[in-house]
Amino acid sequence: MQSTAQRNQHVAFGLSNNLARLLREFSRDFERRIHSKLLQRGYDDIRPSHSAVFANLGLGAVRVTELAVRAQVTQQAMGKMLKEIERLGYVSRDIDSGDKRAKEIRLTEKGIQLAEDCIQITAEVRAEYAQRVGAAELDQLEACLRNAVDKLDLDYLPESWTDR
Amino acid sequence: MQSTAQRNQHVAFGLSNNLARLLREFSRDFERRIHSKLLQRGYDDIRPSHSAVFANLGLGAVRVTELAVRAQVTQQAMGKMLKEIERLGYVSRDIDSGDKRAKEIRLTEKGIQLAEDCIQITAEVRAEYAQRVGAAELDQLEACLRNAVDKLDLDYLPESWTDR
DNA sequence: TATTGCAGGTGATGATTCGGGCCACGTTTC
DNA sequence: GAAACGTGGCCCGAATCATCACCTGCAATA
Repeated sequence: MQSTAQRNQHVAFGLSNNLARLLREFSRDFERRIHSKLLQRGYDDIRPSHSAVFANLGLGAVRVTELAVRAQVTQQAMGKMLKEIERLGYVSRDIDSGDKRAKEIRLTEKGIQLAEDCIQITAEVRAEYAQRVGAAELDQLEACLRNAVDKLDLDYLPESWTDR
Repeated sequence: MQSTAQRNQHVAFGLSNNLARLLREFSRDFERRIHSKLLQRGYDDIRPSHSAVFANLGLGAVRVTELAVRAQVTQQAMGKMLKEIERLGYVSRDIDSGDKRAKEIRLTEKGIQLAEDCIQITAEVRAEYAQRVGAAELDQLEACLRNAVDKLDLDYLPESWTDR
């Protein structure tokens, strides 16, 4: 058994073992598991950062700038990543018929397949968590989290997006 | 009001608007706020990644390897960062008297001051959240999260650390 | 009315910074 | 010697900034 004084010797400071760290560790673990399962399914060309695209792209057409806003990266970074993902065959970048400056980013068939696998995989990971912490507890956690995030004005909530 | 079909056009896939994303967005927002407040207090030489050190270092002496484990990076990466943070004056790196291979990483006075500011800042950020989502709700969220994380065997929990 | 001419949006490119991993190496300990 | 600790060098991925080119819509003007 440790005394309080001893404990203070160890983890004394604000950045450890609190809300921030819990969020961070859980989030990182989630990402690791998803990436690992993608590898298992043969997606060895997908890197974790690519979720910035696939998490923000549905079946409609979206522009580079819009994707960048959703993923909270610069338009340049998103453009570069999209170019690579196009090369890998997961998205197409066609010139927008209405506005020739812009490009329509769409999932290809291969991309849709990947997205569907992502759905399954996230469900699997969630099930792994549910097994450990209990389904009810996990549901409660997600409810708490959604409630909190809804009340913060984080301005990149999926509900507000409109594709074409 | 949107139809289900329309909704599916937008955010159809697994990586969006679920537990993973909620954790991620909340965590990122937390980090942004902390870094911003550090800047306000004049710590313009501290970058977000440095939390890997300050979140895992108390008042005791710790080795590079141990810090690397706690922060989940390689000891090379940690060593590089510690060298920089030493140059900035926040930690000292003295040769361990007992084992001449190893180095004792300690917070300097300046480092302790920073750590104390970190405590205040994280409290401030938490208060900002509490104001938006309600103190009770935030407490409940943290409790849910801690309960979940405790039950996962994430093997980098502060409780198990022992400094000297 | 028809034309011209910008302002501002959209995207590509290059240079740079930063974080971090891997390999190899020297040193110390056991 | 073998294993542990830390360092140096090299490379890659990610992300930014600054800049350039281009398209479009709109307004001022001849």
